[in-house]
Amino acid sequence: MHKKVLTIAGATASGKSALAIKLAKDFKGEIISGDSIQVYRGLDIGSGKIKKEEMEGVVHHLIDIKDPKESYSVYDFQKMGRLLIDAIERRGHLPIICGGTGLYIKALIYDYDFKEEKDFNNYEDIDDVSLHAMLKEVDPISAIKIHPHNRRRVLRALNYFEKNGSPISSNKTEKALYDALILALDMERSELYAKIDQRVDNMVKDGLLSEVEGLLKSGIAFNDQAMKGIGYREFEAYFKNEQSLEEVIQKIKSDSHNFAKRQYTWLRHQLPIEWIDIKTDYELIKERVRKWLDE
RNA sequence: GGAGAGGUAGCGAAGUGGCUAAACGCGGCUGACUGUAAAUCAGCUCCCUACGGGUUCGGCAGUUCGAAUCUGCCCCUCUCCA
Repeated sequence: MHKKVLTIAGATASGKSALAIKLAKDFKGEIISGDSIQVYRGLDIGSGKIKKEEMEGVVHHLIDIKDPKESYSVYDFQKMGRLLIDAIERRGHLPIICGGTGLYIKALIYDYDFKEEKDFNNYEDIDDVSLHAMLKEVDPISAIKIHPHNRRRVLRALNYFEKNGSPISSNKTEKALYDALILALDMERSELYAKIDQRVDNMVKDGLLSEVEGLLKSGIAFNDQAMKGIGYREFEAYFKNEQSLEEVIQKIKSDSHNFAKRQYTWLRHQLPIEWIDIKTDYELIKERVRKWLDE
């Protein structure tokens, strides 16, 4: 019998957090954040991190667990997430994953297999095309699937083969490890974009600029992983005097739009999602979850 | 009223006789996806009954085998001088 894991997905600013909290309160849940930026301490405003008082007493995991200088990846999320699911289960609570990072959610729920990673060869002096040709030699299937310009993926596949002696594709299965109900909030695109813009404006009002200044003052740099997040990285141009604050804000909005679009693409094609229109009455959602729990 | 500059696809902006349905950027859309995933990468974006057809570059009329590109007139915008 698989463990039940409720998942709330959806694009940025779609309202996942609020829904997750409501459900957590109604079903004795604990929330596991599936977010790659909110793990970092000090990145509060720009990451859209939920405030303590907004949690309404619901336990949140995997928020503020990393220093901005540290790295974080699916591997970490998957490992910790699985331990958390077990622990929450044991307490008799319902694990609720809440996040917009499709890969994280999928890697947690399905049997994605990651191994401890030591060294990684970047082949810095080899160009994209040659690198792709090298991959074609050892793993033709991946070579067909991965575009030569997508250096990051080519490197990954190449490194995988070198370490494991088998193509990365042979490692792929998609068995669900949990009994997961995956809900995702849906709304019209233009409405989402408007919400995003409004949220960005609010971030600025809440002091996003001084948050970034503070981070920089404390020694965090734009090339640290944490600062690669939307709402942070855009400020680099501002501090280099290349862009005005206005331009930076505009860029944050447009980066967020693009990001939201990519999230939709992922969720639509990679996960068995039950889409919930944003206007759906909460009681109906609650009923749906109850029915699933009773199954 | 006088002197200049200019009007190009949703926006910005190239193009100054054929190779142009028109570079490029933005915006919009679509897709790929097992370790930076808020990442990385690919495609589409005048219209259509779409391996072909139709209509474009302020308007109209010309020159030319052929025009966004040359000529004339007209309309509009901007800057400067009155």
